Amino acid sequence: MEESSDAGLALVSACRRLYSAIDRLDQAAAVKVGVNRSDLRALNELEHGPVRAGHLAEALGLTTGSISSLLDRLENLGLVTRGPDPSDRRAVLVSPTRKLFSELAPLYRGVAEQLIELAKGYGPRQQKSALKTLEDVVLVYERALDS
Amino acid sequence: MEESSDAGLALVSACRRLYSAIDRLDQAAAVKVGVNRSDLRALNELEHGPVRAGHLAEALGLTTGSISSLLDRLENLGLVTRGPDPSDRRAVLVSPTRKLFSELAPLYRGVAEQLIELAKGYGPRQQKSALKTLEDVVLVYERALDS
DNA sequence: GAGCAGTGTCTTGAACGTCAAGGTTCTTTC
DNA sequence: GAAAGAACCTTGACGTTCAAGACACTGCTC
Repeated sequence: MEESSDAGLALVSACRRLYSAIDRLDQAAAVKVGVNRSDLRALNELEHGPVRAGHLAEALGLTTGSISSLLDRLENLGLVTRGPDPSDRRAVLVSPTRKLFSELAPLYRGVAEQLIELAKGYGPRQQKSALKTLEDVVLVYERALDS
Repeated sequence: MEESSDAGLALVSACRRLYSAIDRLDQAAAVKVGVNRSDLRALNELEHGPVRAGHLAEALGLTTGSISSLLDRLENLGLVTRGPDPSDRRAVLVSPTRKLFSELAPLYRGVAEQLIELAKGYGPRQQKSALKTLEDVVLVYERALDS
């Protein structure tokens, strides 16, 4: 029993370290492209393609007015573009630019490559188990948000 | 090889989710005690006991002047106390109060307990492997900061 | 005593967010 | 199919917050 408790606390500690490391990486990324952390969160939302301005407001927990000036900042930096949403002409579709990817990718690619290397070193069975571990942990944290 | 790459990317994704979940948890914690995220970072530095004001300035990347007003805010909320440092009478030692722990602990305790439960369900060998996985991942992220 | 390090106070400027008003566009209702 | 209402975004005024910078004070070290 004692060991389980220790292992659990070790998990907590490791998660915190991971959080801190990712946080510092994001901080470095924000400095690199010259934006604040809120803006970077918005940029992260664009990872998989265009998104509506309203969606950003909801995702970041800001008012639409805030998002407007946020988008002004990002657009001035050439990191995003605003365009019409074909499916709703009231809406604004925010798209990432090549510049965004070319500036941010190098910072994150290293990590991704190293994690792929890590996975390679694990072998099939351990890969599955490693992934399961992480997902279990994520679920614990996500469930904690509900209560 | 393809699987390794997929597994690696899955790791990236899981880490991001973990980061996001912890981030939201911290956000909830900050709201709960009525401080902003910078202040919460300072509070986290106090987790293991008293700390010098100068250390906070360094850890948070702020000037000592900024730390002064930050400490004013936290002291007014009753979350920290300022006291003399026995080993250096120039220095100010910042200590967490009981109120800090009593307000913050409930939010984080749930997660800790659940992770301990998770570890229990794993069994000794899998515990070790799970922990190793997390630490490997942490190392990847931490090393990415150097480059 | 001189120089240095740690901290606090005050001022200043800028950044960020909320709020309220207003212009378009979509949707619902009659 | 026209009008009312809702949804989406922008804009500008406003307030708050935050951190930098200059300066003063205290105590350490030599």
